[in-house]
Amino acid sequence: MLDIKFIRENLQLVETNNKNKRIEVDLKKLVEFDDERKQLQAQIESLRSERKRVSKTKPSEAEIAEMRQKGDKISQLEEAFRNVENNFNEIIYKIPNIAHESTPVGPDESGNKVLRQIGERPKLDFTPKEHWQLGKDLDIIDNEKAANVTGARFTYLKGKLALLQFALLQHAFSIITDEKRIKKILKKAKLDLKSTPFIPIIPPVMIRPEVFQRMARLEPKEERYYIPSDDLYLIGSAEHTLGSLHIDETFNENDLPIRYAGYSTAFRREAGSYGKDMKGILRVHQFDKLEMESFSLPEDSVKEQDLFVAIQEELVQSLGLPYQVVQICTGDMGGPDARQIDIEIWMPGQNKYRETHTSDMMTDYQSRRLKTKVKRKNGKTEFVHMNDATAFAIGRTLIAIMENYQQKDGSIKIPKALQKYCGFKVIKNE
RNA sequence: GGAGAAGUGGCCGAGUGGUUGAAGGCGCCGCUCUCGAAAAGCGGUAGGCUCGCAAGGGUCUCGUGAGUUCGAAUCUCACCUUCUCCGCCA
Repeated sequence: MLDIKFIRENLQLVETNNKNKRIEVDLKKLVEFDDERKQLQAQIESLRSERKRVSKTKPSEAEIAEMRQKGDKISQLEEAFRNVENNFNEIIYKIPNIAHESTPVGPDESGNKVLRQIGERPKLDFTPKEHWQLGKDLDIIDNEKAANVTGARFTYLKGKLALLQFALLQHAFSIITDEKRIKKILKKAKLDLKSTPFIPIIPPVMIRPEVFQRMARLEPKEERYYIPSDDLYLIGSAEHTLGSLHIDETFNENDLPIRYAGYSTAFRREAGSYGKDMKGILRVHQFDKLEMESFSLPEDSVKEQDLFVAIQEELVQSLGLPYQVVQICTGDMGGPDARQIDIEIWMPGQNKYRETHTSDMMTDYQSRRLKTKVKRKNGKTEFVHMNDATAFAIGRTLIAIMENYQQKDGSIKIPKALQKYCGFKVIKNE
């Protein structure tokens, strides 16, 4: 959520930003509701003030009668106030975050900007298979059985592929929980930030509607799984319960940044993507993911995202996978984002780059509603800035490994860095 | 799942219908004393919204929400959370 004061003082900027992000909002109405709200508030408060003053003493019969009337009037005005506030909220919740100055303006993914391409694509002297074919041939992915048991877009990861998931995790944790490694990455990226390591977390995978709303992630609701019996949603990313971990909290300046590495299952209904990527495990309703989340000082948040991207690159490079870094344009980025940067790994089987990592810098857009703040050394309180990024989306990273490391004989080599964790060097038909 | 108890400021804790946004203590900050520190003494110590150039004012907040009342931290209801006992359980 944006600050209404900021909106009022920067109407033109917000208007333009909405347009760039392709979201239609009636700002004039918003301002009108805000005016109305304030006016009602003033009326209510002056009536309350009177009532309070009288009620501090033992009032006479006449005064009681008068106050009874005033009380009715207050109730009336309060209801009007609630209505106006609901209307107001409905609009302000829709307004997306202001895009960072470096964000390219564009209508959709065609406006995204490739920042750099790193790594050599594998030279294969045979026609590479797609991951789902490899998975079937090697009997390590079984969507057909999953369809019987749970439905479309679910999967069984089997055998060595299942083990590889845990190897990936151990590998990633070994890097991002190590302060020395973080320091190195910061130095290489020429970033001046604290080298605070990430705290490993296994968060809840369900979340209350109210908290989901305050994370600005409840919408689009069609994308969320909901459990009516307990009024809970399943999270679509560890971000949802990591970012809300410090709801209604105020940090001291010295405590920041706080960095978490959260591992959880993510649940997505994939509404609106019917028929898209139906084969294999690229787009499924349930997948596991290691996610980075941080709370930082406002002036550090851009650098913090640079660190997140540097970590992502380090992780992808450590697996020897070719990738490109893409800066997402206004029309394609998430509503809460000020700056979004994706990493896409080259997939030989599909003969194209596919998104495996994303990084969202959200300034104080989430923290304002979460009321996660920092008390500065000068005594002032501000909202913290929040960053969120993928460390490894396991499924898609497995796809990247399968397709890039496939051999002519149909086997898959294991990246060197993972071998010590999984204990094998190849996946082949036994 | 059943029975019971409780949720007050950064922390502990008083307060059961009327100058209580809240006694007292701890902590924290400032000052005095001291060469300095400790101790002691004095003073100050929540946040949101809103009006105001400011000084300052108004209002809301005692887990959350709704209600009773002229008036609610105090009474009623629902929900959330915590604790105790019983049951069940990876």
